[in-house]
Amino acid sequence: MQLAEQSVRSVREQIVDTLRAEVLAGAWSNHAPVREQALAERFGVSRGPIRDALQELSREGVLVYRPNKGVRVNTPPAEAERQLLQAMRREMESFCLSQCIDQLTPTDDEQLADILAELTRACDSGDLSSIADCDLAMHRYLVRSASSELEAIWQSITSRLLMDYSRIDRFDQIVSEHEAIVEAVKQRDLKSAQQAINANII
Amino acid sequence: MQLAEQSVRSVREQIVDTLRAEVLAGAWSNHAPVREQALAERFGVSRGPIRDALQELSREGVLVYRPNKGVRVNTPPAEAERQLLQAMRREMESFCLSQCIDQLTPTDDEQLADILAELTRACDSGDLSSIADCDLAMHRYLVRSASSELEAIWQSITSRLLMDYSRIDRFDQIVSEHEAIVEAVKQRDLKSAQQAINANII
DNA sequence: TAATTGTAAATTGTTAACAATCCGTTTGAC
DNA sequence: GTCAAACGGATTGTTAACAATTTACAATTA
Repeated sequence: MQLAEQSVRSVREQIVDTLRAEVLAGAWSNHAPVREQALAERFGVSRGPIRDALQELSREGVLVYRPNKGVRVNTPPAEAERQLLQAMRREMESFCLSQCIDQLTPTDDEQLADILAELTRACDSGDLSSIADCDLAMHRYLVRSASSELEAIWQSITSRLLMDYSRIDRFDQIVSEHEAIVEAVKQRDLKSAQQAINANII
Repeated sequence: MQLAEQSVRSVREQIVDTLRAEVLAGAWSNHAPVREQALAERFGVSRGPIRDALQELSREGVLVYRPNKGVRVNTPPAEAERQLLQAMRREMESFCLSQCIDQLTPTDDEQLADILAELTRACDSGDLSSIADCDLAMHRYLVRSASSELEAIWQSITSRLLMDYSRIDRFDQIVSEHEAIVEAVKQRDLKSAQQAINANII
């Protein structure tokens, strides 16, 4: 377990993370085109890094790129596609759990507890954007602990899946589901943890 | 079925396809770093489009990017990871087949037959690069027929999987396996086609 | 000699200007 | 009045120069 290998996130990565969070929180319309110049001014950089970020988000499935026409927000997948994507996400997270659970340290437990605390706070205040962030952060943490290689694929699946994150009703359920995950992981109980994960990925 | 939606592949996409084919055919060492300037001169463009292409291949898993140090060829996945990736690829292609098989047209059958013919030729001449191309082209065709959305994920999985494409011994087996796929698809026999696909994805 | 610091070349990261393309509007012919 | 071609602004695509960083190698010191 040697995460935080380099907290030196490049400019591009920071922009990518910011924009992805906004799009997944439903803050952007998928009709209005995204303008490079406007984003460049907002982030205080030139169009180069912005283009890089938009390209990466396109490859990831958050945005859609059309030559000479820029990018727009992607549309949610059809129902059949959505079910496949979720099946793949479940299989993947179960596998990652089996790979990493016996190598996790108390430090990892603390990190997960921190994310859970943050998630609880976000649910109390009803901050959708933050809820999405924390939910994904916990799953991503476990995937990355198993394999940074698989993280990119996981992100690609998840981004395409979560287009409609903005409608949640049962905040308390989200919290309890994640509590179950953190507790099972802390006990190093693989079976329970996998069940908790599967229950959480609706 | 409305493929070939736009044969206007951008400069970047052409470069990406060329470089990916070369790396997957084992033409590049994974020790020597990749230099942007050299590639720019080779393709007769500036470093901009080259950087775009390298970034895309990094996200896809063919290359690995490190800030301020450029990119290098990725290393093959560990055995456990490899098995998960293959399971995901199988599940994905089976699903795509079930989605598209009843909507395929005789034109599609011809396209697949063309790819098969090309593959046969490549196997006869033992051209590894071309064999890899054709093999992937057929699978990609079926995935894309079901969903261009899933194609990117499929590519990402496949790229990470095929790092050791350069050691093949049974050329005739490859051909016969793909003949079985094309034939089953032509008969619109989903079960047989899925079996043939699963048998092909070792 | 081995380790460390300093320096220069090579390489990547960023920027701003220029070229190519798209899109809405106007103009003109029928 | 309708349609199509042409114009012009806005936007994306590409380039070359410049800045920041890394790397290799020489010089210095213990």
